[in-house]
Amino acid sequence: MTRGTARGGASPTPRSVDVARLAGVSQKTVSRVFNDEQYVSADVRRRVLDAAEELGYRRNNAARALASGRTRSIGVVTLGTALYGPASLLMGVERVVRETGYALRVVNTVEGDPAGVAGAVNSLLDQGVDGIVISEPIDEQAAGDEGALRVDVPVLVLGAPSPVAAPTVLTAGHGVDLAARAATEHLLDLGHATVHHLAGPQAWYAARDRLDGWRAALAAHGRKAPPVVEGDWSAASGYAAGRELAADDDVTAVFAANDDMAIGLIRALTEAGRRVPHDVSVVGFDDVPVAAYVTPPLTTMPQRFDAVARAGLTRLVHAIEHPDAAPLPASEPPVDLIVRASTAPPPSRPGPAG
Amino acid sequence: MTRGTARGGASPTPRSVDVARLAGVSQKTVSRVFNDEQYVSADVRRRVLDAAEELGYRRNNAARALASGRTRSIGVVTLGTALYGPASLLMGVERVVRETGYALRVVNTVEGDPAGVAGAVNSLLDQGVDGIVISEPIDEQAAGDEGALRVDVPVLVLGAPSPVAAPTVLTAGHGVDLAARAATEHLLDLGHATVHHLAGPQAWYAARDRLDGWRAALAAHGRKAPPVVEGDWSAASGYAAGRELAADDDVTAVFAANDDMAIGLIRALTEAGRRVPHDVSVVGFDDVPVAAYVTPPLTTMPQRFDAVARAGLTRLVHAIEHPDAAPLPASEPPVDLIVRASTAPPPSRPGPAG
DNA sequence: GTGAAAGCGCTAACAC
DNA sequence: GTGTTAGCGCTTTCAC
Repeated sequence: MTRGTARGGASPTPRSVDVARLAGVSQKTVSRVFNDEQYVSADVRRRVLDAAEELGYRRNNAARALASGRTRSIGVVTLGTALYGPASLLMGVERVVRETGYALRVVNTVEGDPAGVAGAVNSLLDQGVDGIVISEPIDEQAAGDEGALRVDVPVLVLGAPSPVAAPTVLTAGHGVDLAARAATEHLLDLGHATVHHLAGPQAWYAARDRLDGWRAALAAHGRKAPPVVEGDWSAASGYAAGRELAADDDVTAVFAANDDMAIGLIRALTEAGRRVPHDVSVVGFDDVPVAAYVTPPLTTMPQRFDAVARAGLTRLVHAIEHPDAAPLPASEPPVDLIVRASTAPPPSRPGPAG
Repeated sequence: MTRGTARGGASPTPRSVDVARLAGVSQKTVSRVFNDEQYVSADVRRRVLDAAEELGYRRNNAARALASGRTRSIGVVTLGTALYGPASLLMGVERVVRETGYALRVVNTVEGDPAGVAGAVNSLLDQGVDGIVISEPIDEQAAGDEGALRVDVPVLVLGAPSPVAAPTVLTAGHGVDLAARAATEHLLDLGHATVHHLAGPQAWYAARDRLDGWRAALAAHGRKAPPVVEGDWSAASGYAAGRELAADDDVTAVFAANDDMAIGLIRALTEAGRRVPHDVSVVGFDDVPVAAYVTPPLTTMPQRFDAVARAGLTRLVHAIEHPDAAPLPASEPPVDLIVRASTAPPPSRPGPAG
């Protein structure tokens, strides 16, 4: 009935008892050594480590999780897209999670699934995680009462308010409207009478945040907000929007909610004979790697994905490990526009260089 | 001493025994129902499900893993970059892993860590996984003997030969040189005397594969391969390469190993007064979302990330679940160039349209 | 400083 | 169809 234990032939994967036997100590001592507990003499520690090395011992994580009640892993709910923003954020999350000694489990929300985020969180809870990161959730039709999730681990929501109820809910990267505001103000400062906005899909909080920031900037300068054009983050949608905006001579400056749309927009403008930035200025958002190399090089607002991930996860891990302590304070990284060649003063009002 | 069991006050997380008690059956029956085993009457199944629902029961995954010896999760080793290719592949892997009922664990290789892939695989093995996917590994200095990993689960390597030894090693997406070959041939067919290559970093197998495909196409047409320029996948490196190539009048066609570099390349060419595609034709690789919207719209070779992930994982899961059966045969998706506006016949030799 | 005993919550074999 | 009995390999008391 013994399963996995040596039985004559080939060597099976070793257990901590095997290490203990070889080192001439108790199994508990092996456990002590591997958990870096105190009260183990240097000599014993050495012997245990040597024995483990010799046997090729590896702790069984399932057994640890079962006995301790902690899985030492964090789950992240993502959108399943290779879009620059979400993908960068995920990579940032992975790095920080690994650095803090946790393992990372990933689940994408299923496109078109009404359960959406709730379903993904549920699956993470099934798998067993000590904490959950929800990255850039988008709106879903509210799941019915049956969808009312009992999340009993701390949750960190990146770039949006929380879609779930949990004992501890933290948020980070949710003040981007400052960035959108700064982007819009850059255009206003250049002398443009107003700034049009090519928005992202409004189901995304990130898109709504940017819309709000744009509106705020306009309001602060006493300008009226022109009608919003909405895209879906893709260059294709930016292109479509560009054909529309190109027809309107009042358009001299556009703030696009991401770089891909800005690139599509510029292409449509150019094709329609409206030169960028001579006739129309365009500001993007994200600073994708190609932004500096498209024609014209794009003025854009970079995002600090790593900083956001780090700030958020530091607080999540704190909440996991000190459930009763007060949560750590939030901190948002500063914003800084990168000015390249897609923005200039409006045509009717000659710029400094002629 | 009982931990987690009800003790008067608040309701703790319920166990399968609790469900069994409430449903009036044995604990084993609860297990049967949740594992969809046969030989449970519809009536009993209903009662168990109701009881579980009422209690908010959720199977403990650690206990399942410990008792069964299977973790029901697959680990993936990635590069930690938001580059379009690797990120798309990761998303494809996530989708397929989820569809097959496994959970996904993600570990990035640490930049600059000599242990590299081995370290990442090791960490996955510590966490406990039933199979491992290594996505687009790059060359590392060979880890010493101490790095000789004993991997005892099936491994799938995407886009490269395997860097580790394991009982079952599968590969997929490793025949891309056909795609590179087709891209080069498109240029040759247009009438270009030869085709220059802007290669990716040669530590990447993907980059070497494309280089090989390019060489093969040239050889098949009896052309000599001009010197290779190497970039690092970024638009910035493409730009640098472009300044170099622009100076050489013999350059009339360039095959870039990815779209980002192609975009940077085109920018440098344009700035140097060499029009694309009139003077120089450029073909990219990947078909990034903005490819159709840059100036000029890019002719490029799309990659079938989802298809590669699906084909590979189907075989990995098969190997996990039928360790003794013969591995499933590999199948590579077909390649199809997308011709847009960055390629044309060479200037010296007028094209069909004049 | 170290060890013995008792589970953690489930699945695996086997009986009935 | 259903229940009984043993563990899975650790961590956690609590002794010594």
